[in-house]
Amino acid sequence: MTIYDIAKEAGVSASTVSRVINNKPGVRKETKKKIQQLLAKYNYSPNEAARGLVTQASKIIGILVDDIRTIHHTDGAYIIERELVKLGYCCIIFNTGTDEASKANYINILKRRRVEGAVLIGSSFQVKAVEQAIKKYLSDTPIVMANGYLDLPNVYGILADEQNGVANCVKLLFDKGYRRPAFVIDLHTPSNLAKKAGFEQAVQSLAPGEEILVYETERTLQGGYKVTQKIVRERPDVDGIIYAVDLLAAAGTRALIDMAISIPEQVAVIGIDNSIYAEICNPKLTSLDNKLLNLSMTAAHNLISALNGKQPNKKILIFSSIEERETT
Amino acid sequence: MTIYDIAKEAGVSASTVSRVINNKPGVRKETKKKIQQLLAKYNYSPNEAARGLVTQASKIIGILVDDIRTIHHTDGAYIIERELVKLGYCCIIFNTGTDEASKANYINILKRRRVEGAVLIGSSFQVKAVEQAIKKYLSDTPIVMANGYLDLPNVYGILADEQNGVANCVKLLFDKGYRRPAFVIDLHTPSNLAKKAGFEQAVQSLAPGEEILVYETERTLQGGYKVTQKIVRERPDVDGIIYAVDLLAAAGTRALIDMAISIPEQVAVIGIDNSIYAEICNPKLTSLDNKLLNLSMTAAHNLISALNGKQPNKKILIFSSIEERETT
DNA sequence: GGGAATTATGATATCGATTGCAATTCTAGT
DNA sequence: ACTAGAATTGCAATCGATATCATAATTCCC
Repeated sequence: MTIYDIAKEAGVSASTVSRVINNKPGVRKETKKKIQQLLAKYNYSPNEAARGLVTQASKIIGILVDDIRTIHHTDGAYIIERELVKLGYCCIIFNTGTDEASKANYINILKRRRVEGAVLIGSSFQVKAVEQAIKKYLSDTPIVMANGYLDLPNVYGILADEQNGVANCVKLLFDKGYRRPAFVIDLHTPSNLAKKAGFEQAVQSLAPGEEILVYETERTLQGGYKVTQKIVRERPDVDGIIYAVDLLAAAGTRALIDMAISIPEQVAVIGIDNSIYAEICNPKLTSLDNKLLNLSMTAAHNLISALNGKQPNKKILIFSSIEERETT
Repeated sequence: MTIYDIAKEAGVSASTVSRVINNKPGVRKETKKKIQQLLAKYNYSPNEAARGLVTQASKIIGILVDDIRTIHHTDGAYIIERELVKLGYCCIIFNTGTDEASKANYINILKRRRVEGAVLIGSSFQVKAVEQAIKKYLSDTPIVMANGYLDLPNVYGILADEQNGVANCVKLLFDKGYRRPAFVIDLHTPSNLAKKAGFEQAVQSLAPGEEILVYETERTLQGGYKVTQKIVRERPDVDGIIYAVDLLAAAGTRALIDMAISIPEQVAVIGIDNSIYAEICNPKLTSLDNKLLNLSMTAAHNLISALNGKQPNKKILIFSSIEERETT
């Protein structure tokens, strides 16, 4: 059922039907009524692709996430979708994986769909390959990065200040009398590297000359469990462990309990993200709240501003706080 | 940069450029090479909307979720997106909320975008308003429901057999010597009502004449915590609690611990979904594994079959199993 | 070398909308 | 009743691709 079919049955031209659909003035009341009845009768729905072609507006926003399952990213996608739908946009969403080349490929897909804006969620987009792809394909589409930044004219970044956040975690440990902290990292994303840098910086300033203990593992419960066992085995003097994400901290907590190590008396645990995992965990995790929700909200609103022709801040830093619970 | 711009600069017609883009035969090698160079030079990307208009194929799949944040739904969306992108589709995703009328509205949006298929994730879509909207707008688009079913010719349902699943949970409790089970429900979705029915049926058959204890709460940690306190207060004889979702069970576990009730000696706890929450929780939750991942995979594959013109099973039942951990 | 068969290319219609401008109808004022 | 001006309505171009069919250019074979 197209606009022409409706027009023919109503005995008018397509232009008139179009005017009715879009609520434009200049249609006689009776004509309008008759057309509206036909539209309802046939459940007419305009073809947005055809409409977009002539109006040069796809009304599509692209969302790229490296993995939609990771819990805090989901919150971001939720908020962004909710805000944009209100304005008549629809969101196409892609899981890009962590591979740089495939991320670039998804940028191209966004171009083919002629998105009017894009949101890249996660620090892993803060890489050369993505920068080049944006320059190549999406150089005049507003792009908001949630927890990332690239120095391009059409990119607006919102960043969690994770380096200082983690440094503050170390400070908290020292304030409470802990003396030998370790840090567990999983992926080498820009975000995680910033956390690591914060850890190193804080240890150097609070315990100059002290060895900096950084351990690596994969982002799974098994990974968190095993690396914790390893830390205890290799360095029994460690009395505080900071994990790059809550998931790992939750697994680490369990490992410590299974080794009959008391938390927080013998070893303190701090997670990052202040996600629901931190609250489900028993004991409840102390966690660095990097305000990811706030970050997503800001991303959504910045994109909306940009879509309305305003110029949002190029780069916003969002400060974190520590939510102390039962593991420190 | 359109196909005409490329054609003009190459000194050929748009048809020829189109042939090159789509790798169709009938273009001389040198011509092809020259055009490809120009395409690369100008980073040409075809306009998918224009292409879709003439080919009558949007290459868009619609995904409707009531709330993308709920963890197992995210897994479903992840798998479906990943499988469909491989085939050149892109997914538009909407959080519909729980309201029936707005769900119907989203069905209309899918029609406007001329989706070639749709996936409805969550049992809350199994309602009259959605059925009518599908009949009205999407009656010849294949629709797959993940954990739901509607009796329409173009709808393919995959359902978790939650009723029997929960009944088996009750049986497990009785087998282990527990005698007074309670059930905690949050939303009144078709899925939850099936769980409740399974609970009632099992209690009636295993302990005829016994009172059936069903408690309601909201789907939050606070909700799970408070309702558990209430159960213990009102019915200290309850020795096993089944929660409609793991999240509530995790909160309930903590409530029991805080009341110095030992798990599983005094009270057993069973969650549903066998999600990561069950493993993070300490003690680790025994949980009904309703194979949501399997369900999502099946949904994705059924949709792909339907897109390829095959006729998938109209209604598939997926059986559950119980993952026993530390709370029974 | 000439005509048939084959290959390469282009002209044009089409998909389903919107939109500027022209044409028609209506209303009102004298 | 006649005409200016306003209100309706329609024509035709356009958006950026694809696809059919006709035509032009090659190749092949005897």
